[in-house]
Amino acid sequence: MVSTYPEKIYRVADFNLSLTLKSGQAFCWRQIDPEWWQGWIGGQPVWVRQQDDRVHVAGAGISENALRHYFQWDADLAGTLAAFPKDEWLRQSQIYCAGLRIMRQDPWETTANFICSALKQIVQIEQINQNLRQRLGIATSSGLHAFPLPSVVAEAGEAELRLCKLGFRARHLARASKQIASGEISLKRVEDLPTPEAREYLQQIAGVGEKVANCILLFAYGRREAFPIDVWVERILRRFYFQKRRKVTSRRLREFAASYFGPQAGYAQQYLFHWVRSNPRVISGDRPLLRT
DNA sequence: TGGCAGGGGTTGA
DNA sequence: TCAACCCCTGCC
Repeated sequence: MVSTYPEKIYRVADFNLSLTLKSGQAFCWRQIDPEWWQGWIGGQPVWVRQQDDRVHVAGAGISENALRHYFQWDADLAGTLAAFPKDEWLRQSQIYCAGLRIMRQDPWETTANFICSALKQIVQIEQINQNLRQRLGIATSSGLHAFPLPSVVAEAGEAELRLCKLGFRARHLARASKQIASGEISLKRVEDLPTPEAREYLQQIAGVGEKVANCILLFAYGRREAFPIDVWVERILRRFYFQKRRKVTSRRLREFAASYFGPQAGYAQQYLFHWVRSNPRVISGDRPLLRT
């Protein structure tokens, strides 16, 4: 269904909508036809499409400020990319990912999504997000269901979450939602903590380890220094920066990433990740495949 | 049509 | 350090 709401048009430089939405940072967006995407911002359904530098947005009660904040249109993307280390891999990833922005998503939904992401592929995480909305979310006037609040997920319990296809992750999300609904964990408090403390604090949530904590910090709190290392990023680091040396420990990889990629490490991670996932051949060969 | 491998981690021992 | 945890998808 394409929205019947009137469209507003925004001119945005350095922004690629579909690349941003397909890069594995958000799981509530669906491409509903060749042009339009339907997703959620601030608990409201939104329809978005892009033509050149014009972004068309339809939806009820979506303020320009909310859009700018969510898509981070005002962030200095060129400045961010200029701060990347100068190497061939980041150069190529920047060409492929031109206009990809790291969004600012809702902390609770981001936390829930990434708890559900363990051993799951993007399509499956999107399905789980949809299942949670359908079974537990409140219907909006458009007929689409908003993401359920922590209290609703906590009330639903593990058995209901298993019906949403969470599998063993149901136990984690059930416990996590209770921790947050009860106030034992405050996602608001994370905003005021320095990143290392925030990371430790988030890891007190059931189902949140170091990788998921870094995803939450990067995609919900705008902590650009957070560097999530999943199996793809680990492959990338080993292949590109350690030439497949066998004895490199995961700890060494973390230390390298923290020192090499600098304050914009999260962006570098996202660009390398999306470029390689979209072009897996670049790390499958025995030799570097340099495009010149 | 069915069997099988493997996938964007965390937990707990 | 490592098994256990669920189940969907892609492939043969």
